Amino acid sequence: MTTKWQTGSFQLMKSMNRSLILNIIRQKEPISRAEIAKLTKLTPPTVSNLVKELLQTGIIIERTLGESSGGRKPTLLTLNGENFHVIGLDVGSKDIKVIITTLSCKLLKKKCFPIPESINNDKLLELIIDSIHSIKSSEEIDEKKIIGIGVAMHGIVDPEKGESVFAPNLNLHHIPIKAVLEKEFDMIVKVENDARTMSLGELWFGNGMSSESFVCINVGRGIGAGIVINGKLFHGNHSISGEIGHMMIDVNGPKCPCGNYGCLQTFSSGPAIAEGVKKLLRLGHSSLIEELAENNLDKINAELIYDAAKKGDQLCTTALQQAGYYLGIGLTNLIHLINPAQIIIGGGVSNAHEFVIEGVRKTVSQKALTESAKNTEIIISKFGADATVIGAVALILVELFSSKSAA
Amino acid sequence: MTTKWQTGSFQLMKSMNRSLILNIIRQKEPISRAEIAKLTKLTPPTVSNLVKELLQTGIIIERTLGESSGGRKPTLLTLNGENFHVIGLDVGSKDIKVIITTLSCKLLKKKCFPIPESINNDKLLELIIDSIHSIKSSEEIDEKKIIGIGVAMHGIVDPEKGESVFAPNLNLHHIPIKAVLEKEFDMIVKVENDARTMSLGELWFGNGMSSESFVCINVGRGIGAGIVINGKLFHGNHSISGEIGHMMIDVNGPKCPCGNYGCLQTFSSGPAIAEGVKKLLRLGHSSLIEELAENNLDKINAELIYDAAKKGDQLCTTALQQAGYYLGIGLTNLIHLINPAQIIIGGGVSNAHEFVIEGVRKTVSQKALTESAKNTEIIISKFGADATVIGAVALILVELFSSKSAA
DNA sequence: GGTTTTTGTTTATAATTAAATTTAATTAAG
DNA sequence: CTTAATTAAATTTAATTATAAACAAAAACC
Repeated sequence: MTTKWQTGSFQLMKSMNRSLILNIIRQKEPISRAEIAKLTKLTPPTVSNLVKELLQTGIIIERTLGESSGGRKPTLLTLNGENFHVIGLDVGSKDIKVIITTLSCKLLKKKCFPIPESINNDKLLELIIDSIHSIKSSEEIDEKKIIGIGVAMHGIVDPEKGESVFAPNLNLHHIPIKAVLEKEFDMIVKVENDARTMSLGELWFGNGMSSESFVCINVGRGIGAGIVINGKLFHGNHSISGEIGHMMIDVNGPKCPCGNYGCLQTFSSGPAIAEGVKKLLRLGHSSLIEELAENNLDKINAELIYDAAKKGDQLCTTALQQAGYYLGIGLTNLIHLINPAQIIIGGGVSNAHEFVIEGVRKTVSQKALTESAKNTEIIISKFGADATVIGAVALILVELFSSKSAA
Repeated sequence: MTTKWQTGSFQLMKSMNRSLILNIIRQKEPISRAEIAKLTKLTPPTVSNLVKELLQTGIIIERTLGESSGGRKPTLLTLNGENFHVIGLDVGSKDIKVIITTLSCKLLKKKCFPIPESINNDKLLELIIDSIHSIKSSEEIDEKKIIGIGVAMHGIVDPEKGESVFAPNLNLHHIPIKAVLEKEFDMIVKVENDARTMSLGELWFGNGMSSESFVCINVGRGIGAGIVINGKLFHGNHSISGEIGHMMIDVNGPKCPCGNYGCLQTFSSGPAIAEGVKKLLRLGHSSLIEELAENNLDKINAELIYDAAKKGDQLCTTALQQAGYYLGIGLTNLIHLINPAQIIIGGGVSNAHEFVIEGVRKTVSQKALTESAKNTEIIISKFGADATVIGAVALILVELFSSKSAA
């Protein structure tokens, strides 16, 4: 145990209480000092002192008086969210999504920039910088209010260095995002894997608020997992945790681009579903999708399959259900290993959730070993395709609201 | 986040520092106050005050003076381990192992009691009680010094209730171990799953001391995992984490007693290895093991296979290597999910590690996706078959040395 | 209008850590 | 052999912070 031991100190004590109060305000705003004291079990003076400091930093403000229930009217406190803005990016395989929000994640502006076919590290970094400049200088935005930039990136990310180690869908290696952005914009920059930002977004603004141990599954071109344990994002030793897409569930199964056999990704990812449908069509099966794709197999992708399924096509419905079945196998393995209270499914597939999720739930309840495992709550992210970029914003909020930060 | 928020308070501060000092003494004994202050970055008076309290409780004592390096000789402090004893039990499928040790896990006495073929909850509890009485009243033992009983149990355990929920190898359900033992012996009783106690033992006394995020794999009749994250045992939401034995790695593979197909356990557990060998023999393959088993297939078990392999038998060697291969698949999946710094393999199979572990390592380095994953350290527990029962002792030490406890 | 309730502040106190000082013991240098 | 320097431990004093209790102000209720 070569731990960096945490010693009990005055600073720690104060910093714990400050972040405690700040987080209570964030979650329960508007709220009075007295209410905070009651909820946190801190004494009123302690709350008053720390609130005074927080007011000075400007991160919270006093609002109008609230309604009394038989006594002095409470002075309500809220985050001064409007005065602090955060930029979030989602660097996907086809485009870069940029948003700017308040501290409460109220969307102020959203833009999208396509990534050209042929790209290299420098061009991508340039594109990222341009996209940030573009949203920063929008008319409605006061640039001085921006406090940080969070970046979500698919593939393997080293969040400490702030580097994209490998982005398979762009086929790029070692992109020093954090270093470059910090130099360009001179503010906090955080970089994280997309599945992990997704779960952070859920933790701060989504379904995760009711639970503190859950897993987010990001199903799209790949399949990634973001693991939250005790209200904290779990990274693992070298930040490669959550690579559920390459969980081998059929060692004698089909070959995966990664070189192994029977990876979950070869069954349940968007491209895998499309490939399966194409194969059936080539074998002579017929489906509504042929019409939708104008009889061009190359035009078939997961979205089109979803459209066809929605229109009642049996072949496509079955394909999606089967993807759900295999995803359920993978999730059962995950449940048996880390036993989360909740699993939240998001990413591209969440559009087609009505067809997929039943298969997932059914498989888990069939294959899991114990009652509690069978009953693991499996839900769909309510943020849909934006889950990742919202998580990117949350990356910065963690910095701001966490214990160490002095606001 | 419905967390029980921890407020910063004087008690917390002091309790953190006390446990910090206690743990430093445990790990570095003998050690002087000045040295503690240097290591912990606490100030000398803080250390002196807390050491005074700890001396009063009797848990530590002042030893002879140490060597000076040019100044006043330091007063060395050590745990008063000899004055506090802990009982550890390992309730396996065939027998109950009981040990009694000092706080430093120095073995004082060890006993073993066979579990009869037909058993029920009451009989098992009686047997457990008798075994504890037996070791308690040994001549060498001063009963007054015993402070707690730790119990390791295979299968699904609810550590909060202190109950064995399901013990597959004994086919027993809902055994209220903690309640019964606390009533009988009136001291701290902790009950935990065997793989998890194993990893706790490694954390406190074994290989885990150099790392704070690792996984212990207990391979025997079943396969279980104990996960340690940031120096803490990980339980998951309903304490069923670590059920790696039923990770499905071949969905179209052989049926497992659990009802699913292709569980890791059907490839790499002791019984599975034996079954595989028997099958080959029935098909007419020949092996040295026929001689060792006196041509009685029923006598073939994992241990005998290991003996044969050690004598150079090819069939048995291959069988063990193949078990290692599949275990490697399971561990690769685990590495991709939770990315531990280290994997420690123990349990029955650790006897045959020379044949198994190479297969495991080779598979992981072939199948893992990144360099760091490939290089995950995979080692054998140095405690061998005793790893579990040592962990049972550690269960009590956690209580004693953890932050909340006032010793 | 008086009483009660609620909110928030002030004042004083207690529990700690933090810093500076003192005492003691030992070694090394002169 | 003496003295200075060094290290260890204990003690004193100061600073920091939470806590407790008292208090003031405002509103609601009777």
